[in-house]
Amino acid sequence: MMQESGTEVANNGSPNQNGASSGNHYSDSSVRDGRSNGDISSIEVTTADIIHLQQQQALQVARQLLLQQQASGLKSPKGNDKQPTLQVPVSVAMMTPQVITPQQMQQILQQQVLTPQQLQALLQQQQAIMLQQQQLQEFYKKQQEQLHLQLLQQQHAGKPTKEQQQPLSHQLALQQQLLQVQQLQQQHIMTLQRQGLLTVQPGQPTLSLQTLAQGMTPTELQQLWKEVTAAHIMEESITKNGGLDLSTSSICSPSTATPKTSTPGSLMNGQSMLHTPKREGLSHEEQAGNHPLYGHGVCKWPGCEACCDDFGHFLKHLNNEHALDDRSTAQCRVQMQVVQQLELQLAKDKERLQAMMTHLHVKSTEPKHTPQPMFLMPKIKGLCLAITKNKLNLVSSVTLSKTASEASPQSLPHTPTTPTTPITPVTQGASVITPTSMHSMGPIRRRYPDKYNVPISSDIAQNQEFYKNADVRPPFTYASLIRQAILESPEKQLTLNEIYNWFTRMFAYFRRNAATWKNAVRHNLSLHKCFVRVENVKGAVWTVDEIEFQKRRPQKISGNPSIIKNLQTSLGYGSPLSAALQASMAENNIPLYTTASMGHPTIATMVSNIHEELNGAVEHANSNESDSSPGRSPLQTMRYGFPLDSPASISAQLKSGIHLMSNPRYPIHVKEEPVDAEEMEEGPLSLVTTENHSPELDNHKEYEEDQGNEDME
DNA sequence: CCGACTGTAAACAGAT
DNA sequence: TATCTGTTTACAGTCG
Repeated sequence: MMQESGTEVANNGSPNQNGASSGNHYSDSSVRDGRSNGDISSIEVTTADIIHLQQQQALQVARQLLLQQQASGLKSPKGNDKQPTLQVPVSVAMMTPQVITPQQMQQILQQQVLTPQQLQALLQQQQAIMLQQQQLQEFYKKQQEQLHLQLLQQQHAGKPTKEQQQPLSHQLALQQQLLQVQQLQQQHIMTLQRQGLLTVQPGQPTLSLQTLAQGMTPTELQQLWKEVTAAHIMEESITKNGGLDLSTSSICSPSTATPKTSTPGSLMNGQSMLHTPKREGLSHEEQAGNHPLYGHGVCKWPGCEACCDDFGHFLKHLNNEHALDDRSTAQCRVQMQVVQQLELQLAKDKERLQAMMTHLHVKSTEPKHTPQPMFLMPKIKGLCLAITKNKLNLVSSVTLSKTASEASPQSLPHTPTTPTTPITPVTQGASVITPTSMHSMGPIRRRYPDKYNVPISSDIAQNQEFYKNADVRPPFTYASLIRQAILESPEKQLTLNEIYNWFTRMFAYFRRNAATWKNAVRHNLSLHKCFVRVENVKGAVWTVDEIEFQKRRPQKISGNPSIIKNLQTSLGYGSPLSAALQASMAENNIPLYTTASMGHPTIATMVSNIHEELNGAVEHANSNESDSSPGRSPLQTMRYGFPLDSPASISAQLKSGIHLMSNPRYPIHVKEEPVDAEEMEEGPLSLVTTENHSPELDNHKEYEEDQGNEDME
């Protein structure tokens, strides 16, 4: 993080972190000609100095503690004292220069022997200086702003020579002001040096205010100040032992670690104000608005939220309540961790996005006239499938994940890293292959056999946009789709027309050849006894008999080790997987339910569906033929009767304890609203006729850690 | 090769 | 009468 911002700072032309060479970046600018680099750096010396004083405040406490320890017989071994600062991890030092280790603290204590009284005196002195400095700085800024405006006018007028006198007088006034500041600062530095608190770094140029204001815009000056300060603070904290810089306790990152005496509208996250000259001369309110730790009259220090009437009050509060102490340090560390985590997450998500973009881009450029696939496996689907499987793999053993990938390798085209890989499995049945035209339903097609059991709701949810817009046949059977449609409905029941609507709404593919697929839908509804027609006053609705639905699948769930492979491929039907699945889902809890909570049929639905599916299978395992739906002939029952003898299933059911779909034998529900059949018919339909689907939410596709993707290759 | 499953087509009947 | 809904049959293909 800090490395990034540091880089940015460098890119923005800020001095590099070797103080000696700072300012060289500007030598090419005619505007900045003649400006001495040393000016800024020397000002910075005082800034760092101020910070040093704040260190002392904490050091005083630490030292007292140390003395107490020693007095009580707890000797501090020399070896510990000599622990070099180099042991501080660079990353930590880079990111939070204010965070010091106890060893560093001890070292500082050893190097700088001062009595608490001395320190207190110094501190008071320093605070007075700070106040003065702050006031002068503000004044300076205003002056510089005027100067800058005048300079701009000159430049625009193209006659810089004549009117330079006035700006120069302003500059002189400014120099006087700055001289005062400088004197105070130098005085303070001398005091510090006398007392051994500060060692002026040899590389630092001395003050030369004469050239300070020449040709510099105030914004540039201020920015340089901040950048140099920030950079130097970092530098100090890393390179200098004795001068270990603790920075201000109130600010977490070097980018914001500019002293309070400088404008708080400082470079944030490495932003350079060189490019935003309009932000110069910030008022107090603006400063408050720009301070990352202050907003809405509240201190935004993590866990603080103290009310501060104004910015000054806030600054006071910051100094008092969030001084450098263990607590602040710890909080800073926590914040660091938070930021790190967020950045990690961001990086991962970016990577994913990139992979997805690459993926989709490749797909869009693929030749459309491939001889085979109608049920073109959407690339994104492949990606999602891989990830879906990985979700399980994450909580499964490596062996399992391996078997999973072996079980259906073609169904998991792992393309992000190999964008040219054909996405459509050429062989084996995981994907669906049909003749060229997507529009024609050729005789040869492949669906995901239910045994693959890529959770349909998951797939649909994750690829909703894809299916909605791409003329791609979903690789699921009509029965699965119908079931999904019904289960997604709030009442778990749909009229035929509503099922039609769901098909057309969810899949672009089903916006054509309506006669064909509608016939198929009707055929399936009638054919499969898992679909139960329930009559009511207004007509009839279709529901799903989960038990029957599960019966269609001759899944043998048993303790047989060979089942493991089967389970892996079936993903969600093996009860032994349920634990893993639930764990995986738990892992995805937040994102999943975030999406799901917005009325979007998502993995949350999938979870529920899978649970239902699990229970369906389990219940079947528990039941026997007598369990079949009433109203069905024994013949029909026999037709789908598959033995399911799975003790594991039973336990899974007991464990999950999830209710089956209202199986009280399908109470007749009077449909509350008329069928919205009219909106749908052949031809292009509006994609956004969803009551409970919001397309914009589809971007919230959630993926689990895709670390296991290598297994898919 | 067989059987289960699936998709497609079509005939048919009843309801609207 | 036309259309919708629902049932049933037939057939072909896939897959284990």
